[in-house]
Amino acid sequence: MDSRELKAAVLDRISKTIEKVYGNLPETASLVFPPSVALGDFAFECFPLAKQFRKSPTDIADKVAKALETDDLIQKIQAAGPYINIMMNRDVLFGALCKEIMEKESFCSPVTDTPQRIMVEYLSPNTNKPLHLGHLRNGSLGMAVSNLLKACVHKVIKTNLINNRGIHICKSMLAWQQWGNGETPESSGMKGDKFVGKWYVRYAREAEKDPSLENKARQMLKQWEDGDPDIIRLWEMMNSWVYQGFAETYQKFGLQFDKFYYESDTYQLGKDIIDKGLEKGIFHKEIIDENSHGNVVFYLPPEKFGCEKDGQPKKITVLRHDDTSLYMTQDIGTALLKVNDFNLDRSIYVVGSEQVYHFQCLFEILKALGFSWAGGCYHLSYGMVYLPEGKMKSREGKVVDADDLIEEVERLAKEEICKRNIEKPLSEEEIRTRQSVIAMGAIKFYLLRVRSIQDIHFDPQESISFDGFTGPYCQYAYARISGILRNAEEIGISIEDADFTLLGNEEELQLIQKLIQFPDEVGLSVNDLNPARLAVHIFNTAKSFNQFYNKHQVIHAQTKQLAGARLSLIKAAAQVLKKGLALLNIGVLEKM
RNA sequence: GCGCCUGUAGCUCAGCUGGAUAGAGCAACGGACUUCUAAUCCGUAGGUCGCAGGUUCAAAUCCUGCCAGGCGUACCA
Repeated sequence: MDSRELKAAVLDRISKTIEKVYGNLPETASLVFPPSVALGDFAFECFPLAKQFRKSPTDIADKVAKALETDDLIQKIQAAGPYINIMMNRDVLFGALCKEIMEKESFCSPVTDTPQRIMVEYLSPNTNKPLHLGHLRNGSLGMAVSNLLKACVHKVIKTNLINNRGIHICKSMLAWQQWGNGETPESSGMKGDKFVGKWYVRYAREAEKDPSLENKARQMLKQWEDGDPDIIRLWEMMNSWVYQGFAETYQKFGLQFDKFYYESDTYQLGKDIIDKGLEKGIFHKEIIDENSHGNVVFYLPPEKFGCEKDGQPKKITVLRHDDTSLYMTQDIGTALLKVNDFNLDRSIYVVGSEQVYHFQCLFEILKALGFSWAGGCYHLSYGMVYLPEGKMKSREGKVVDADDLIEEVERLAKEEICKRNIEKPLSEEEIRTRQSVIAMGAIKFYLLRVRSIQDIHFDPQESISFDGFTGPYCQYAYARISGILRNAEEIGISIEDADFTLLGNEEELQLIQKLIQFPDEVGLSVNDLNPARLAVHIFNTAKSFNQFYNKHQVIHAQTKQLAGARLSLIKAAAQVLKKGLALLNIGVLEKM
C-alpha cells in the first residue's frame, strides 16, 4: 500500500462515518498533518463541514471522532478542537509503506492520466561568450523541470536553442578578424568558448574608442545573411570552437539535450511566416517618416497591452526594414519548427524574467497567426543573479564564469573529502568522483532551493557552503544510511526480522511522515514547475533522518526485531533521498 | 508615466489553492564525539509578516489603496 492509497483509505472511513452521523457525505474532505507527530499521523479538519451541516466544527469533530471505530488501519482516534487526529496501525504505517518504497521503482511518481508531449527549451546560450552563473541557474532549472515532468510520464523533449547568429556574434568575429592574427583555441591553449569570448570583450573595448566598428559589424551581419562565403567560413570556424567548449561544460554539469536548434537554421522560416502574415494583413509594413523606419511590425491588441501615449496601439517590430531578422523573427520561426518536428502539446521556455514582455508578445503573435498550439506555450521565467557588486554584465566582464565556479567548489569539496579520510587516503580516481558529485550537488541545490521567480544574490562564501540547507547536507544523510546498511549486512541484521509495531517514537514518526508526504510534494512541484518545493522537502527528509540518527541506534538497537524495523525505515528514507535528488539532477554517494 | 515582479528574524529564504503556537538555513552565544561517518545533533536569543483599510468564525495568505526596491517598456537578446 503506498502513501496515497493509505490516505485514501483513511479518508474513505472518515467520510463514511460522517455520512452515518449526519446523513450526507462531506462535500470536501482532505487529510492534513498535525503540527506535532505526538498528536497523530493524520488529521481531519472539520471547518468545511461546519457550513454544510450547520454545526460548530468542534461539535462535528467530537461526534465523528466518537463514531469512528478503530480497525486494522486506524489505531486511535481523538478529537482536538475542530480537528480529528488519527493514529495509524504501526504495521501499516511503517511496514507496508517502507516495503512499497523499497520495492516499487515508481513509488514517488504522480503519474498523470493524460500524458503530453512537452518541450522544455533551456540554456539557449549565445555563441559569443562562455557560460556563466546565470546559465547554471537556467540549466539546473531546465533539467529539474524536465525530470519532474518525465516522472509524471509526460514525453519530454529537452531542447537547446543555440543563438549562433546576429549582430552580437558578428562582433566577436570582427574582432578576431581584425586583431586575431590567426590565433586558435589550440594555439593559445584556451577552451573554445573562452577564446571566442575574449574577442567579444576585445570588440567592446575597441568599439568605445572607435564607433565605426558598430557599422562594420552591421555590414558583416548583412554579408552573413547574404551568404558571403568568407564570412560564413569564419563564422563556422568560430562556432565550432564555442560548441566544443560548451560541450565540456554540459558534460561536467550534467546538462543533457535531446535536440539542438540553431537560430541560423530557423530565422529563415521566421521570415517566411512574416511574409505570409504580411500578405494576410496580420503584420504591417510601416510607412517611412520621422517616427518609423519602414519595418514590418505587429500591433499588439490594446485591450491586453494598453496603448502608447498618443493613443495608438503598441507595436512590435518583427522584421527590420533592410530585411534582416531580429530575435522575434527567429523565435517565431523556431516556435513553429518545434511544433512541426515534435507535435507538441506544451512548449516551455526557460528564460530569464527580463524577457517576460518579449514572450508575452511572442505568444500573442503566434495566436494572431492562428496557430492553435499557441496556448500551450509557457515562459518559465527566473530571477536575475546579482553579484555583491551588482548585476552581472558579460560585456564588461562582470560575471561569475561557470567553469571557474565549478572548479572552485570542486577544490573546496576535495579539501573536505581529504580532511575526512586522512587515515586511509583515497585514490585520485575516487577523490575525483566524490568531489564532482558533491560540488555539482552544492551548486545545483543552491540554485534550485529558492523559487525561480526570486532574484538570487550570489554570495560566494555561502554558495559553496556544505552546511545547513545545502545539497551536500542531503547527500551526507544518504551516505550515512549507506554506511549503516553496509554494517548491518556484515553483522547480519535483516529487514526480514522487522517488527514494525516497535516503531513509533517521535523521530521515527517525523521521518515516516516525510516519506508519506513525498509523492504529494513531487506532484505540487510539477504543477507549479517549482523544483524549490522539492528541494525543501528533500532537505526536511534528510534533517528528520539526522535527528533520528543522533538519538537512536539502528544496528545496536535493543532487539533484532527493532533493528530490522529501523533498518527498513532508513532504507526507505535512502530511496526517497536518492530519488528526490535525482529529480533535481543531483547524484548521491555511498561514502563521503 | 505605464506594465510585470518582489517586500516575512541581523542576512538568505520557506510558508501565499485562507485554518492548530509564523518556520528553516546562515551568522551569534551555550552544550553533545570511548557509541552505526560531528559535512551531524540539542539548546538560547532573534519577527508591528512593507504601511493602511476591507472581506471572513479565522488573513503572512484573498480584495483595494499607498510606500520602497528590481526588471521591462522592442529597428538588443
